[in-house]
Amino acid sequence: MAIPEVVIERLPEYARVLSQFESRGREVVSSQEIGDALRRPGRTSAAQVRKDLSYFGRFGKQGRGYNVRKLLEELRRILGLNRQWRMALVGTGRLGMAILGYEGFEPQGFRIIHAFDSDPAMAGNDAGGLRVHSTDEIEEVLAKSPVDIGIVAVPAEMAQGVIDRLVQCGIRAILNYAPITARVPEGVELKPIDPVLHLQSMTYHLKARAGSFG
Amino acid sequence: MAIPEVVIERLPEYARVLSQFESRGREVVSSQEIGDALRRPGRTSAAQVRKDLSYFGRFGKQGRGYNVRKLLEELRRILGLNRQWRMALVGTGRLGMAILGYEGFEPQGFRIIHAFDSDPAMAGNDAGGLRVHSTDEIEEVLAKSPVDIGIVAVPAEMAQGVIDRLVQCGIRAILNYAPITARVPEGVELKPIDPVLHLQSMTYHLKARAGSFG
DNA sequence: CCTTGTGAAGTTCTTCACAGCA
DNA sequence: TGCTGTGAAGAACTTCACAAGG
Repeated sequence: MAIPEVVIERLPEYARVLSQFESRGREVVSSQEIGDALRRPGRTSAAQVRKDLSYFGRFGKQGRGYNVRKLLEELRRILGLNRQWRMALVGTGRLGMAILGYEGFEPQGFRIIHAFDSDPAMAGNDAGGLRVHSTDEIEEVLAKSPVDIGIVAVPAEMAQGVIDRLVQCGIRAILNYAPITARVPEGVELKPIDPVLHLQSMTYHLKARAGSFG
Repeated sequence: MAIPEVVIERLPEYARVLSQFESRGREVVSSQEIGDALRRPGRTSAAQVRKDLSYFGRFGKQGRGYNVRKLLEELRRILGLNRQWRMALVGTGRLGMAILGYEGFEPQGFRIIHAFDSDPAMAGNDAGGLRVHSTDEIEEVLAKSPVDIGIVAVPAEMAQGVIDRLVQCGIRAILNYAPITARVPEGVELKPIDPVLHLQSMTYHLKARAGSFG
């Protein structure tokens, strides 16, 4: 039974709302409550939560619901979140430095352990506690000290080349902040982060709406 | 005929690859070429490009393909990209400052014209050329000088409250960088930007794969 | 000959609805 | 009674495949 990718992508959201329930002291929740926390209440989604979870096992108790702590633990196990993941950042310009400084990664177990930049003036500098390596050294550094995930924050023109090299180094998961539609071989995960694409699809709806400012 | 949201979300990607074709001097492209630029070549997608475009009109010439310049112009018109869009940023911490400094918005017609922060020590400061207002002043400032889009970069605990207030001010599109699943009323667009969720779904695949580092 | 535009077919994803169990 | 787990039904999306037109 192949598990749809959309299901995988919802699991971290379930985990996040379960953390919230946990921190509010809830011990048991129903699929309905999880669904309501994620979507506009009223829209179904409770069935979706149950079906999604059913791909991986039977975690609930009929008549009661799900034990928050236990389900959260299961999700973390399924997603592989019970360990540290090592990441390498390529590109230490404005965007790259912001990524280095982002406090949201570490608490979730994601740590940037290498930083690279193609600008020779950058190399050797200290970037948020990391020494910046030249991009030329990617292969060498990653061979000595491998990482699980690559983060690409270089200009558009260089992004595909950098991605190809990371893949060549054995990296199987890449977070791409460059505004290009990148390509990776079968078996490599690539997730684009591009706020502009989101803005550009929102404007479609704004434009259509009467009374928009303008 | 209702146009599926997935289709809307692909249009900006089409526009982006068309820009690339244009800057390389291409005058005409086929749906096949557009598709190949977006997906792993071989996988169909050419039919998808044609069908997506067909929701909005007939832009191609049989036997030839699409005129790059003309199709790009049409897409920009459809998406409402032929104008400036004004945005307000709430939250000028590390993340907010990085967003203010991001060079990718302006060239695409998106300009941040207001910045807000709840920290009184921040208020009045200069943030990338903008005076930082107190969060208390959101209503007042937006009434005098409205924006089309809100960007939320406040801590998780405050995010839903800020979003509610922006909606109250008449904002109909919000880019949310806070790590929560926020809720907005019907008719308001909300796009989450959360790299951690993407990392957490990628680890699912990494974990499953043999020979992962760790 | 080449490529669009599009009904129809096929596939994937979501929701329903209910048996089964606490 | 209340809620899960899940086949079956339904909706949404994608791909096929071909008529039509340059």
